[in-house]
Amino acid sequence: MVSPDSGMSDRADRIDRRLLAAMLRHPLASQSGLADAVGVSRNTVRARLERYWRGRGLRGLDRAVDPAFLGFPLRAFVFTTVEQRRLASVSTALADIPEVLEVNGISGDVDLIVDVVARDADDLYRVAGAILGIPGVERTSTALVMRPLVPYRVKQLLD
Amino acid sequence: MVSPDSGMSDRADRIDRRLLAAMLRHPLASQSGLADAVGVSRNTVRARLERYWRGRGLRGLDRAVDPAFLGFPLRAFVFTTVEQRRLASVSTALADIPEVLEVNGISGDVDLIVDVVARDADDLYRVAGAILGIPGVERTSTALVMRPLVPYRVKQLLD
DNA sequence: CCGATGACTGATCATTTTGCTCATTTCGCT
DNA sequence: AGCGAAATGAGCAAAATGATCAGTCATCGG
Repeated sequence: MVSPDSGMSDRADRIDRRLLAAMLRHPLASQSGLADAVGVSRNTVRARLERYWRGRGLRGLDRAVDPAFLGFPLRAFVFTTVEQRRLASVSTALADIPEVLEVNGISGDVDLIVDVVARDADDLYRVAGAILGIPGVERTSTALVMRPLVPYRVKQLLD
Repeated sequence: MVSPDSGMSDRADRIDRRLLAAMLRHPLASQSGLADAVGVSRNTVRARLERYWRGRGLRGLDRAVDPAFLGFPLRAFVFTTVEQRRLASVSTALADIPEVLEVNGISGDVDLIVDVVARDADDLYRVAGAILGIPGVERTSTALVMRPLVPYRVKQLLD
């Protein structure tokens, strides 16, 4: 594990932060443009971009896609309690539901937080029902996202 | 509001779906390459990309950035109950905490779900404490993300 | 039915960018 | 100080871009 501030480490160094910030500001910028903006050589940008999109720094474009644009304007969290022995099969079953975007195991009162989307309220009811119907799922509680209060942002972690 | 399947509407049409799928698969692909992959003209790709990054379809690159890469490997949800009269000032205060990535108002037992990151357990304790210390915040409950069970994916909504 | 409109198409051209290689320099670690 | 990895800048052919233009197609409203 190399030092966090040297070259291409597992953690972002100064160049990474400046480069990512420039990318956030100008998603359509060319590599040459980013090199100018950051003040590094073109080859450096190229090497870093390749590394980012290989999964070291950037997690793919999935999260950038707005589900509402795809016809899924409703978002909800389904807090889920499961039989521990069946955690694996529950996970697999959750992954088989297209409206399930992400599932995380969490500490606390419930076991899973399931991030889902839906076309409308009826659809959400159906999705929540599908989750509750998975063998091994003991209990669920659905929290509809009513309103974004602080939109997702990461820029403040780059500064 | 034009028909969902014609030209550049508020909802993704067939070209959008195919184009987004190609972008997910090849984030570094050129516009020309995407045009070839999707089977549309280069100008069409160009027009669509510009529209996406203007916010119609893609939500910016923020979510693609891996907070762990920036030195924040821990993720947690802070379920928060607030005084309703002070929702606005609480939101503003939450936005002032750098480790707060996103805040959504939700239905159900608690008012807000606050998506936070932290450097380590001590840091998470500090962040949670900062949230609890906001005037207007009545109660919080922190759920640490222990393990991703289904990684975020959106491809299944494009098919 | 007809005209207007917006989106898609393909062609074109000058400019910019990319992909790649190479030698050198710089940087950080031991 | 020595070493390895990363950054740099130069160079070049190929690819891509940005922009424009005229034509086509589908949709919509009168």
